[in-house]
Amino acid sequence: MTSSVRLPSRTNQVLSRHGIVAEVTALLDAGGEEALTVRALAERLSTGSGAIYYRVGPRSELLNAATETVVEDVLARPGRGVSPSQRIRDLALGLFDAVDEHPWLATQLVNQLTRRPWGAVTMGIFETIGSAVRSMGIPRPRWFDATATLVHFILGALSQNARTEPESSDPGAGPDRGEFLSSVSIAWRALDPDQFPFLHEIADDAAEHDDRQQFVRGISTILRGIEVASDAPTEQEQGASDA
Amino acid sequence: MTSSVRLPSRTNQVLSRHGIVAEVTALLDAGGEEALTVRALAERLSTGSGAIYYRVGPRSELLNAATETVVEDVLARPGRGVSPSQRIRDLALGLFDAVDEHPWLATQLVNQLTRRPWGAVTMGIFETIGSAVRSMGIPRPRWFDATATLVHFILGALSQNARTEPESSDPGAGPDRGEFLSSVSIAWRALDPDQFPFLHEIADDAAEHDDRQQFVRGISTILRGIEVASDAPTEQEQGASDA
DNA sequence: ACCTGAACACCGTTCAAGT
DNA sequence: ACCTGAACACCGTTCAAGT
Repeated sequence: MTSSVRLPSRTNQVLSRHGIVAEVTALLDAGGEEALTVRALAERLSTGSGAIYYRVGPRSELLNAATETVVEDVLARPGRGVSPSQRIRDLALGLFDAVDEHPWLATQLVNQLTRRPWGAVTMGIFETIGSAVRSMGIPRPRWFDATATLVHFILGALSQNARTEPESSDPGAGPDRGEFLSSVSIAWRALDPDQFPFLHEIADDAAEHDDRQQFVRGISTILRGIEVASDAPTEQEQGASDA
Repeated sequence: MTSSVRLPSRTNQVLSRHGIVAEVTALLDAGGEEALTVRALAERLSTGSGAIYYRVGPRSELLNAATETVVEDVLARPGRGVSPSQRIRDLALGLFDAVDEHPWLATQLVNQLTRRPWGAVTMGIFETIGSAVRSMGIPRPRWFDATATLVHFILGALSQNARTEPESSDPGAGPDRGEFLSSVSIAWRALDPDQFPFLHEIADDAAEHDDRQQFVRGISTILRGIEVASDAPTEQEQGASDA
């Protein structure tokens, strides 16, 4: 009678966490962070807002989950056999391209790195870069600084290159990166050369430069600085003009 | 009779833009970005919300104005006579300390740098660092890259060091940076050494390091990388493993 | 000119109620 | 267990109305 065979138990579940997160990503990709509202998400999933809280959690958790999914995909890429500096470049470029595809990711990456040191994203990025730094033959007391420097640069560069649409104002600056840069270039060239000599002179470079290439060169510059430092030990590089 | 002497014109103005922005900063300092609501601001100024829109603009403009005020104060500091690299360090540290005092500033700085290239903040920072880079004797084609690398690093480091309170979870992590770092250290040390060898080994450094010193050393590392590159011209540092 | 504050169109989140 | 969706406590912004 009560032979309870543990039937598939007539599951009422019709919503999966995975499916929700996929929809979150779609919403973010289409309209940026502001487009992610619990209501919009619920509607696209043909459900009530409560179901989302039940399956995933509050809005912040939706963002975390989407971020983790994207970043873990980047972190999972092989990277075996390549040199330490190449491994760093590969991860950095992987993240760069991920932000290119998902502009909302830059801000979320910063959030995770600063507020969730226990999270898979923070730990994965630090571990990958850190272990590569260690393999570079740098003296151990410098490992942490070198890793932090690389992570900070990557974070800043991703933030700046994330193609968030600029504040609508001035000339019709579309969400197109090329147009954007060329309008910046024009604005800078028009500056008073006495007040902004550098920007005025560099205006052309802003229009013509390639973000991705500049990013790679930045990584190279930092790696060079790290390697060179291994030879010249403790020079006096204290706290600048501290007053 | 109608000798209209242009009296002080019985001004009804009781609210100044300056006073509003000062109150915005106070609100942000006390409770972070989420504490800045138009309603809270209006109440502290004993006025209606409409008055704020009349004097300054929408909420985003309140944030911009507060950011500009703080950053322009940092940019205005002398910097005459000091060496180019010292000028860069001074500005970077000035921004670092400003973020320390105003944690909300980090995010706003990123916003301005990425979305308001015409703004005083973006232009001031790029001009100051760029002209210092130019004075360092670097070949002209490298000016833009070098400047961008420095700005990106500064941006990333400020973001990461901004003492935003972490997501409340896990051990009682207060808004105190020291406690925060030491709890991170404990968590990292507890990690499986097989899965996270680097983090496990570096755990102590995380607890003991000084953010500000690490920041300065990061700047030095990058400056070194930039200077060294001037000797070794166009090596092949293209696009990593582009597939 | 300058300010008021109610009204509008949204939010995220909760939770009794249903199945 | 899983989901619904009304209700609650907020938002930013606008704008007729006042002085």
